[in-house]
This record gives sequence, C-alpha cells and structure tokens, in this order.
Amino acid sequence: MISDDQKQKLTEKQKGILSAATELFAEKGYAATSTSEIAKKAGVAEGTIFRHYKTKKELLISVVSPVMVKFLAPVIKRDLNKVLGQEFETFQDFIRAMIENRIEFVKKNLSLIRIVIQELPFHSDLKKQFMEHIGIDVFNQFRQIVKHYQDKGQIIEMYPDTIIRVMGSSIFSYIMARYVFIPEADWNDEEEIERILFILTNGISTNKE
Amino acid sequence: MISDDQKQKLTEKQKGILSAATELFAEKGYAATSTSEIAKKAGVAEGTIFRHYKTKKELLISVVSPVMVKFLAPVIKRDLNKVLGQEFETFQDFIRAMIENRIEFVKKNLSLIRIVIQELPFHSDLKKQFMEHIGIDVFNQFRQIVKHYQDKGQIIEMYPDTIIRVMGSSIFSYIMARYVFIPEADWNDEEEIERILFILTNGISTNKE
Amino acid sequence: MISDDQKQKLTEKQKGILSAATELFAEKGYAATSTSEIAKKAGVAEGTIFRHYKTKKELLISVVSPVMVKFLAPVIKRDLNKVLGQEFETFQDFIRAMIENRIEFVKKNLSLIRIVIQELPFHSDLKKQFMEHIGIDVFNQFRQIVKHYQDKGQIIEMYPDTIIRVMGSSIFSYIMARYVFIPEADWNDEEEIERILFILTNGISTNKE
Amino acid sequence: MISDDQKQKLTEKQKGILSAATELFAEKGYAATSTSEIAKKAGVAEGTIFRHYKTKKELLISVVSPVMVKFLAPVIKRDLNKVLGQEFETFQDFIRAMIENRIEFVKKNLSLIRIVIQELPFHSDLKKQFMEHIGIDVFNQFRQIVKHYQDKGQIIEMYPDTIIRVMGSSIFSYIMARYVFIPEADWNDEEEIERILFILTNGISTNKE
DNA sequence: AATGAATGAGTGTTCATTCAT
DNA sequence: TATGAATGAACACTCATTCAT
Repeated sequence: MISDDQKQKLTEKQKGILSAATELFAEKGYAATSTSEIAKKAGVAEGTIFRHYKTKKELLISVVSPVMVKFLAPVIKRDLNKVLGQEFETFQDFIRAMIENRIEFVKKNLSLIRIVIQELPFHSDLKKQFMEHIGIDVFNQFRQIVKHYQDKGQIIEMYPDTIIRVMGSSIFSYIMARYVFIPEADWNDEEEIERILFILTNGISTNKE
Repeated sequence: MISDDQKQKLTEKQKGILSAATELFAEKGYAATSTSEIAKKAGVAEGTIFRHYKTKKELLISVVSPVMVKFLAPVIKRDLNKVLGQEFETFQDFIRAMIENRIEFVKKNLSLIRIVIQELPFHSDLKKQFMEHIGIDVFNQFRQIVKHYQDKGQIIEMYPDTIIRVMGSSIFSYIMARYVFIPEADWNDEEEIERILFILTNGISTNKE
Repeated sequence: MISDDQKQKLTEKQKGILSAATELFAEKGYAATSTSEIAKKAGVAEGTIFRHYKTKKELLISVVSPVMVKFLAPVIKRDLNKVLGQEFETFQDFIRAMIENRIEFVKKNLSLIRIVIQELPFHSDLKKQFMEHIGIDVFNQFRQIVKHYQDKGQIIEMYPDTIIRVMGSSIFSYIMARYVFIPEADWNDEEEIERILFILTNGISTNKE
Repeated sequence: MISDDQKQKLTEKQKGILSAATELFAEKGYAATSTSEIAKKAGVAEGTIFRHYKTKKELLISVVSPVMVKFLAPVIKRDLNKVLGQEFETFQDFIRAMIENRIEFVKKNLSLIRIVIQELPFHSDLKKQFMEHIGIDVFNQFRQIVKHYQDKGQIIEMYPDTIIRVMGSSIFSYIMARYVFIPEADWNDEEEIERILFILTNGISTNKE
C-alpha cells in the first residue's frame, strides 16, 4: 500500500500500477514478478505500464524511491529542528518518540519496506543513491544528536558511530522482526520497547560501580 | 565458496555446480540467475544440472540448507556442551568467544549467507523449515545460557527473550554490516566488538546508581 | 524532403508528417519505422497521423505515389509534346537532355526514390498500380520515340524494347549507383554520362566495318 | 531455396530454419517477417531458432552471406584462372559465357538474391562487408579482364570502370528484370542476350565510320 | 482538428526442463 | 553418467490503432 500523498499527481491507472507492483514485488520479489501479473492485478493493459514507466526497473525505482526518502526523512537536516525543537528532556525520551514515530510509518508501508530491504543489495545504483544521498545525511544528524546529549552529560563518552550503530540496529531489528519478518507472533510493543531502552541505557550487567 | 566437508560425497561436477550456483545466487539473486549461466560457470552441460537436482529450486535448497544448519550449529543442543563445557567465567567472555567464532564462519561463507538472507523471505517452505527446526532450538539454547548467567548473578533479571533479541540483533547487525553489506568500509573488528560488548553490558547511560 | 507543390493543399501538420515519414522510411525501411517515431519527428501527437491517414500503409502510399508519377511524368503522353516538341536533332541529344533532367529530379527526391525502390517489391498493390498505370504508358512513349529516331535513320533496326531496356538500365543504374547507393564516392557526372552515351551509340567493339 | 552444398554441415532443423527464413525474407522482407512465422514454417519451436542463431539479425546474415560470396565467386581472384584459363577467343564469348553461368546461379537462388538486394541498403554492416571484401576484389578482377581484351585490341581504349559499369548494369538489370522483378512476363533468354551483347559491342548508332 | 492515454496482439528473446544419444 | 539439441511457455517491451476529451 502506498500512502495517499505520494500519489497526488498520478492518474488512477498509475496509482493502480504502483499499488499492484508494490504488493507483488513485496510478495515475490522484483525478479520473480512479471509485468503481465502487475498489469492484471492493476486492471490495466500491459502496454499501459510501459507508457508510464519506460522499463520494469524504472517502475521499481518509482515504487521504492519515495519510501527510502520518507523512512529517514524525520532525521534529515531540514526536519531536524522539528525533532530537536521539541527538546526532549532525556535521550531516552527522544529515542522513545522516534521509535513510536517510525513504527507508525512502518505499519503504513510494510510492503514497500520489504521491497527496499530485499532489492537494495541487487541494484547497485539504488544502493549508491541511498547511501550517498540519504545514509550519510542521516548518520551525520544522529552524530549531532548523540553529541547533544553527550554534552548534556546523559550519554557516555564513546565514539558516537558505535553508539548509533548498536542502538540503531537494536531498534531497527526489533521493528523488522516485529512487523516484517515475524508479524504473526504475539508482540507487546510498549513493553518490548521499554525493555530495549532499558538495556540500551543500563546494559545487561548487574554490577554497576 | 563451500567448505570442503560439505562436499565430501559429491562428484567433481556436483561440487562445481554448487559452487557456481552459490556465487551466482549471491551476486544476482536466485530468480535473476539462469540455470544456463550456472552450467556455463560450472563447466558442465545444461542437462547435467537437472540430473543432480530435479529443479532449480532443489538446487537452491541444496545450496542453502547446509549453511543454515552450520551457522547456528554451535548453539544447537548436541553442541551445547562443547560451548558451556568450556565454562566461560563471565557472560561477556562467552559472548566474545561466540562472536569471534561466528565471524570466522561468516568470512568463510559470505556468499551463502547472503543467499540465505535474501531468499528466505520469498520461500515460505525454506523459512518454515528454518524457523521450526533450527530457530526454535537455537532460541531455547540461548534461553538456557542466559538463565545460566542470570543464576550466576551476572545478568539482570529480565525476560530472557528480550535480552537475547537485543544482544543478538546488535551482534548480528554488526556482522552483517561489516562483512555482507558494507565490506568495503574500513573496520577495526576488535575495537568495535569491545565497544558493542561494553554498551550491552553497561548501557549508554552515565548515571549508574 | 518533398517538393513544395506536392504539398499545396496540405496543412502544416500533414506536411510535417509526410516529410518525417519520407525521411524515416528512406532511412530504415517502411516496416522498421514506427508511427510513433514519425509522430515524434513530425512534432505531432500519435493520434494525429491516423486522423489524416487511416493506416500506416495509406501513409506509405501517400508518400510514394506522387514521386512515382513525377519521376516518369516527362515521358507520359500529356507531357510528350513538350519533350519531342523541342525536337532534338539527334537521339543522343534527346537522351542527354533527359538524363540531365532526371538527375535534377533524383537529386531533389533522393529519399522518396529510395523508398519506392525498396518497398515496391513487397507491396503488390503498389507494384500493380505502378506497372499498369505508369510503366506501360512510359514504355509505349519510349517505343514511339525510338521508332521516331529509327525512322530518321539514326538508330539500328532492332526490337525497340531491347534498345529501351539496355539504354534505360544503363542510365538508371548509373543514376542509382551515383545518387542512391554509393553517393559518398567521387563522381564526375558530365564525363561519365558522355562515356555512357558513347558506349551506347558506338558500342565497345573496335572493329567497325 | 538454398543450394545443397551450402548446407552440408547443418542439421536438418537448421536447414529447415534457413530455408523458411530465406523464403519469408524474400517474400515479405526482413523486418516484416517474424521469428514465430519462421519457426512455424520450419516446423520447429521458436526457441530452436535462437539456439542456432543468437539474434534474428544473425539469421539474416547466415542466410545472406553465402549468396553474396557465391554470386561473385567466379570473378574473385582465386577463381580467375578457371575463368580466363578457358581463354575465350573474344570478349563477347567471355561475356556470353559469364552471363549464362550467372543466370543459372540466379535461377537457383532467386529468393536469396531478392533478399540481398532488398536488405543491403538497410544494414550498413552487411553493406560494408560486401563492398570491402567482395565488391572491390570483383571490380579489380574485371579491370584486369577488360585490360586483357583491350590489349588484344578487341575493346576500345576507354576508362575500364565505365565500361564495366555500363556492361555490368545492362546485364545485371536484364537478369533482375527477367528473373526477379517481372518473372511472369514472356522472355526469350537467348535472343535477348544476343541483342544486349550486340548493342554493347556495336552500339545503337547506325553511322559507323 | 488535435491530442495522448489506453489497448492487446505481437515482437524478439530467454527460460527451466526434457530426452535421445 | 553426461550431453546439448529441442521445446514452448513466459518474458519485457513495442506496435498500430482507437477514442474520450
């Protein structure tokens, strides 16, 4: 499913094509999905797809690009003020807010996110675009945020990249496991998130000195 | 590359086919790799592949199954004693040893691991097999280990699954990022691992009381 | 390029379509040219072509018909008087004048002539139309002209059709080789034509008795 | 139809494909012939065509190359001795022999020759190959032959290229008109050839002095 | 009159799989 | 056991043509 505002300028047919492509790519993978299947599911002629997207690859990019941007948008420069402007008292509060916000987004864009995860490794052009234009910005923003809370004395003085990576992967892995890979299991979001945050802030060790 | 003992009972041709398939599946994905490519790379006739593996899918399974088992083998019941038998003094030591051990394995089986990660979501049969026969066993073993160190008073009394997941994802994500997704970057394994372990044991918070 | 008077009653769009079609048919052949290419080159919408020409074939006919008529027009009945009226003293003068006149025409209509030559064999309807309505008239005119100069005692008494064919093919082949097939070579028109005329009138044999 | 010796090393299927392609290309043109038609006519699966010829274009070349070589083979260097070895008393005898020989060839390879004539202009690679590797050799051979008979005093002292072109085009045009373009008409080969030769040797002029 | 989105049959080509040798 | 020619369904993509605007 594609969120509504992404489709504002598209015709009904185009929306149908994008929706069908999204669902099928997510379900079977890009290479294993045929354009004729997409056409059938979208209720259009096969030729219509190629009127709007010159190649199947272009269709993939049209499906995948917006979600890559949107997933990380809140942390990209222009949105930083919004986040930091709210001035969370503790780093924990900041992270909690961010997790909740991103979970909402993932819930709404499950299929798209599956596609990005699956296809990125096989399309070096997509990967490059993602890494260079988005990944680096995001990492830089997080570095500032970490430093912000290190300055406030709330976070240990450790190389920020490692902190980001450990936290990021813990949170990202949870979201992925919870919503993408094992959605059928019985989860209690709030409790889990609190536990993860607790571990990340206090560690699993009992001996504090 | 496939480790030698996996191929003991196979003919030279079969080894060639498995090697070729492994490399190509890892590079381009299962669906985007043709059997004729595999045959060419393996230096056999197209028909020969189908003499040994009834279908292309069966070839995928033959490529993927052993690595799934082997990656998690050290934690599966019959191997548990080996691990716990070494009786690591602290949980940290245990984890450090395990990380180092798995990193060696990943280095040797890069292609295979990429394939598993990429293809598992699209092959519900593989996924089921993996989850039911391997995943559950592994999780159970880890639960015992966590409880073992909780009983020794080294780990906080928290729901073990969350502990396993946070730790597992942190470590797994690092290994993946380091060896599979961004191998081109400049990494210092030892330092990174120590930092990750530090965060996991002590948390990122400064106020310990 | 199409000469201006052929387009007098046509709208600008139609002229554009005919010009574009002419160039593309000449360059790539009728079957290998798509209507969308023609539309693009003509700067009109795809639909516009089919507003003026019911089918692609009809467009070909519209492109090709005028040039077929015009190429042979000077020898068709109604134009004969003009030609013979000038009353060339010798058959050689007549031929020389005709060659020069037709070379001018070919130069101006290169593309169109290529199309006719290439497509005629594959469109039996076009071929029939050409042979019946034009070819026969032309041949008849030439027969009269040959007889005219045979009566004047300038040409040997031989079956006129053979004379026409040998002369026609020599001249036509030269024009084709010169302007259509090998235009890149370095030609000296005047000299070549004189040599051809010399051979045709005197033959290549040295023993005249 | 393809002459038997061209097909000696080919499988039955390949022969069928070449024959079908030849007939269809000749009838409808290369671009207007689909590979599925060829497959149907040849009684093979469509995939079989592409097992033997990587692309449709390669099939065209396989169809067309041998005939281009063979048509002009008798005049190419290594075959020259055979021709001149017969030592024709007069140039006329030489030409007559050559015409008869080439007419036999054309009769046997009608379809192929049509294809060459029609497709050469649209395939600049084929054209180049033909011009450079064959056309030049042939012209050089003919220059020697013309000089040979000029030295014997049988042919006027004129730039050989023009002589070759006028004669060549006259003969070639006759063969084409007779067998390729208007085969349905009623022709008397022997008489026509004698008349053409007479014109070419004596010219059409009556005033011999 | 002109547009261009939409069509669906058709294109050249690739595919996994079979089978006679 | 191993081959590779043969298959025909499926593939991504293009085409001439239609039609609502």
